[in-house]
Amino acid sequence: MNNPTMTTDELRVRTIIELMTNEAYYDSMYSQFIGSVAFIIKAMCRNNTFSELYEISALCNVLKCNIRSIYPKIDFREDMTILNNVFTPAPRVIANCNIAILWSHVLNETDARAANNGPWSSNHFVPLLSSAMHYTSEYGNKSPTFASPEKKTFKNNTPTRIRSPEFECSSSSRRRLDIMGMYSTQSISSSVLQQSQSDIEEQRQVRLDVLKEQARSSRMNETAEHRRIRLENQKHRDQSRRSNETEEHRQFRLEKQKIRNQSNQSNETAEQRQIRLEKQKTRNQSNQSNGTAEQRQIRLEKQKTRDQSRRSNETEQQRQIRLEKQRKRSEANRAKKKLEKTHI
DNA sequence: CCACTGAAGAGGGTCAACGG
DNA sequence: CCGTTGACCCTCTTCAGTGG
Repeated sequence: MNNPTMTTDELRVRTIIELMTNEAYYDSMYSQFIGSVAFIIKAMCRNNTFSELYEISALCNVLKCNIRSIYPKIDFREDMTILNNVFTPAPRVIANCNIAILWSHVLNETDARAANNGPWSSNHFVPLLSSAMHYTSEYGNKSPTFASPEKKTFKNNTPTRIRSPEFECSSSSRRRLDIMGMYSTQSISSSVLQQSQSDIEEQRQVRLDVLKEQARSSRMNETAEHRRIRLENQKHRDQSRRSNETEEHRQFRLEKQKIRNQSNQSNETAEQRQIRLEKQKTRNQSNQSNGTAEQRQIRLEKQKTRDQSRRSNETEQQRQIRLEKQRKRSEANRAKKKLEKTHI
């Protein structure tokens, strides 16, 4: 632990090795909260990932210390209990020091709530230092005195990379992720601003991958009742969003959907296309044959109205084209019938 | 965010009826 | 007999809803 030459990169590599070495142990500890450790390990190998339960727990072993995690009881949910916890090294390792971290936010509570559409949630953690503790300043060997516990977000002049807790049942998880993305590029660290655009994009992708895996894992473990509630909530959110969207947004959404459909269809093989159309045909036929006589009547009525409207709205040119086609078809039909008659 | 599904509409084709 | 009309069928596209 007391090794000032250890860089953040080295810590990260050691943590990854620790997670890989004792994968089964960490999986059994936290997979029910945030998904499989295997996925987290892969994500950690990429630059700019954030720390969370697995990383903090593994860090205990790497540093041989206890990490006391404190999560403020603001908008506290039951699933956050795990974050108000003392993480200890795996049984075979004896801790020789203690670290305390506080989950926090870079903005004051009012602004954080405003940015998060109401609920408060942390977007990073900071180490807590005792007021009695003497340490070596980064700027010299003086021992400053503090009147109260201090927080320290930067170590060795580099930002401490962390991942905010994200749980599937959080109604605002997506929003929080977006907010985090914003701070990654705006407030948390000025050094992030200096990173290339591709680094930021990669970081965003890592977060999305982690979130996806967590959501997948959480879905696999949820009860039927949880599933029902989740889908119900999502349905309401979607309906509300659509009913509130502007016409411009609606058009944009539909355009995107159309492009996606067209792209999917242009990429499908002849066989896939055949299967898709066959399915659609079956659905149509099934709908029509399963309907009651009344439903059929309504359907035909609607169709009739559409046809009438179509004809009454067509231009003279369109009408002439239609009649010309019809004439040719009639001729062909009659010729065919004549031929059949002579054969009989 | 994306893929998939069901429902409805658009538009081309078929067929029977009708009138010149 | 031929052209036209209207009802209906069939296929494909579009859109809203749903689930992963």
